[in-house]
Amino acid sequence: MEKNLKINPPCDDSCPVRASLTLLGGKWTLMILFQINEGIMRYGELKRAVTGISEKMLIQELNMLVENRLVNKKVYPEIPPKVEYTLTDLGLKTLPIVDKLAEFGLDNLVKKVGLNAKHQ
Amino acid sequence: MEKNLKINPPCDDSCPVRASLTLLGGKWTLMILFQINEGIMRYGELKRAVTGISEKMLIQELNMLVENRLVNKKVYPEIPPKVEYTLTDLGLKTLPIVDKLAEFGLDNLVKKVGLNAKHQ
DNA sequence: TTTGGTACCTACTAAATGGTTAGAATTACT
DNA sequence: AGTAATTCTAACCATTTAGTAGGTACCAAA
Repeated sequence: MEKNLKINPPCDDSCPVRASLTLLGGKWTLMILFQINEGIMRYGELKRAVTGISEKMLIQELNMLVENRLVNKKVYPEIPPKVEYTLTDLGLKTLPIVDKLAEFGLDNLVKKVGLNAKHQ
Repeated sequence: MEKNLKINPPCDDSCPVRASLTLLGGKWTLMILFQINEGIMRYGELKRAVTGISEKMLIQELNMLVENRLVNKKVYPEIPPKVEYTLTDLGLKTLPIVDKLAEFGLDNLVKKVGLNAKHQ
């Protein structure tokens, strides 16, 4: 006798949530994608934007994201070096996830100032 | 001269994405919420549903989720013990995130069988 | 010649996370 | 009496993940 309104199949290797989390579940991954967003970001800009990340983690994540075709990397053969990162089509498809994450945080976690928002 | 189409403020402590990730970013957290979903799940059911999780991680996460008011815990004073977990109102608000995660995984990561899905 | 700026890499260390094993509690069933 | 069932705890260990510190490369400007 099931009382479940919505029963999901077990979360094994073929579980789409697990698959996404394997790719995107790192501490910094979604925050980096969020910062690049629909724009063009240089390495140095990202370092400043993602407060608190170490250089090692940033390039490590960036390399991983490029490898997994979520991020495009454009290198200008200049001195000093200039590298631009943008989201690929696949990377852009992660933005709805990030948006929901931002929405949830905004509505429930981050203290809002003023803006008498009557719990809507 | 900015070429960014969409510029986000830096991701510091007040970044809603970061706040959400701090709460939900664990290896198992979102998968557990996904499995409970809109239903009622017992501890043992969850253990079977979230394939590969250890008992320790499961109760540890469950305790953390109860503490953070994402999950309700109903204990029946029976022997053998019976405990039911459901999402709170706040917990239910995480489902859109999980849905997007599932959607992304389904569309891009998990191999689909049959269903000649012409890249739509 | 030294310093600065940009984008990395590598080796080492530290911290966070996760896994294993054992056990407690209590009742029913054998 | 012994075993099973269910939920949960605690101690200990292994692995994974992240942070630190240092270095490379190249050219420009001081």
